[in-house]
Amino acid sequence: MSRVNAGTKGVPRADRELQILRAACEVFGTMGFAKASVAGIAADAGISKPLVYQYFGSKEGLFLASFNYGAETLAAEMERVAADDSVGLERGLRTLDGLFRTLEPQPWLWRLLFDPSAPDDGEVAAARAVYTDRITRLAVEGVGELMRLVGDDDPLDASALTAVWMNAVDALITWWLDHPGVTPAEMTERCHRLITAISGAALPPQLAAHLGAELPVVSPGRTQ
Amino acid sequence: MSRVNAGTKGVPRADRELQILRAACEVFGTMGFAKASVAGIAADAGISKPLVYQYFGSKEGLFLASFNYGAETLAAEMERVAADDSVGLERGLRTLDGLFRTLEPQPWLWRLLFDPSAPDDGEVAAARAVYTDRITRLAVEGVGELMRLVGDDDPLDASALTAVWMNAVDALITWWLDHPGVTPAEMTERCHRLITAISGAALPPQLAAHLGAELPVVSPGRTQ
DNA sequence: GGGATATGACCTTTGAGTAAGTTACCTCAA
DNA sequence: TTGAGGTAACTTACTCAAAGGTCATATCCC
Repeated sequence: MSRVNAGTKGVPRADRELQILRAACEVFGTMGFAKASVAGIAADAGISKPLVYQYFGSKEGLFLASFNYGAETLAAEMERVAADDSVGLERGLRTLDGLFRTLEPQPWLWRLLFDPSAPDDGEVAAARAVYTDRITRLAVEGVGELMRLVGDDDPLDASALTAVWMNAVDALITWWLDHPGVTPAEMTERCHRLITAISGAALPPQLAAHLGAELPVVSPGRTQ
Repeated sequence: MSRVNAGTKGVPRADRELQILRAACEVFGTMGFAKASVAGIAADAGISKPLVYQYFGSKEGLFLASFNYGAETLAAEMERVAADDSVGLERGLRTLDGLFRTLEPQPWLWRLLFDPSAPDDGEVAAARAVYTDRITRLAVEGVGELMRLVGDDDPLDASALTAVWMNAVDALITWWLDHPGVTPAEMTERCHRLITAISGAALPPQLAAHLGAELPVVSPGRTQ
């Protein structure tokens, strides 16, 4: 007579998995792997802990699924932008714009990508390596163009600048997440102004050409 | 007759506290608060866990002492640089240089400052707020000058750029920590080259004057 | 009735924190 | 000089709570 709530509720596995995955992404992305509890995620998803284990095997398995979903979503968006014909700082700006738009409905995906409390071995580490490679490759491309443009061919300089660029993206997205109510479009404009400011207000002709050409930003009438 | 190893070894409290603090800084700074274990730190310091509790009260108390030590060391260095007469990007460069030199003997202090697994309430949060304020104030000053220089007076732009600058510093230090063997001086030169590159190779005259004046960097002959 | 969906109750590990006792040093009276 | 007592330094062996993970069982659909 106990265990009264047991028994199937007629929800197919695929549906439940998606439901659990969604809850897991939000919790892992918000609190990080270490502080998240499987029981908590199960509660958020409206089911019990053993079902999570039945479907995902372990906390790590659940994280892996969440990570793969989030990383694929973001990496795909960045690659989509990279496939465009934009170069240099304009490409950077378009990447940021794409990220803001992609993250708007599920901002926690960003933190999921860089969770420092995630396990650093096993399948999770492998998956992280794959996506880090995919994303870093794009950043390296962009930074490489810029370095060529200014005549610095030191590979370590390029490596360091890539790190700076990726952290700058992180900073901008984090800042945005801390300022709810700012739309992706506004944020993209802000990034454009900041790039201009950093470039010393007087961009060299090549870059100015790239920047001014295709993006309808900054000018008096703002999009939003 | 059991508990054979008990009993004082004649080491005064102040000495032991320092010894424990040193071990704690390294462990907390390397693995982060969450993954660090008090027993492990005690072992590293060559004493037993209860002694740590007798001297520091709790894991959080031990972390607080470590954090205060590290944060004070770094904040003091940044303020020392800020008290100089340098401005704008040169000041940024000097700040980086000071950090590289300060961190050389105890690099783990950096991660201690930004440990995301540290408790986010209680005394630790308060201490973090204090030091975050002190450090952010310096960054805001520097960024403010730059924004004035380029004519952007949007406070949110300044806020976002401050975040970008601080993350860029973090990126450079992290990159440096990942490349052992690079000296602080070499790293400072690299930062100079990167700032030049980002500025589009053609700095506006005001900045170029500042940069070129006092720092003997960038020129053809590289240290490494 | 068989298999998929589902759960309450349990086991187990890990690490923070504590109780209680042990040893050594220091001081001071005789 | 000595030795008795007080105190600071120090440890072993424990408690306790949280969270990952499992087991046995229950319900429902085909």
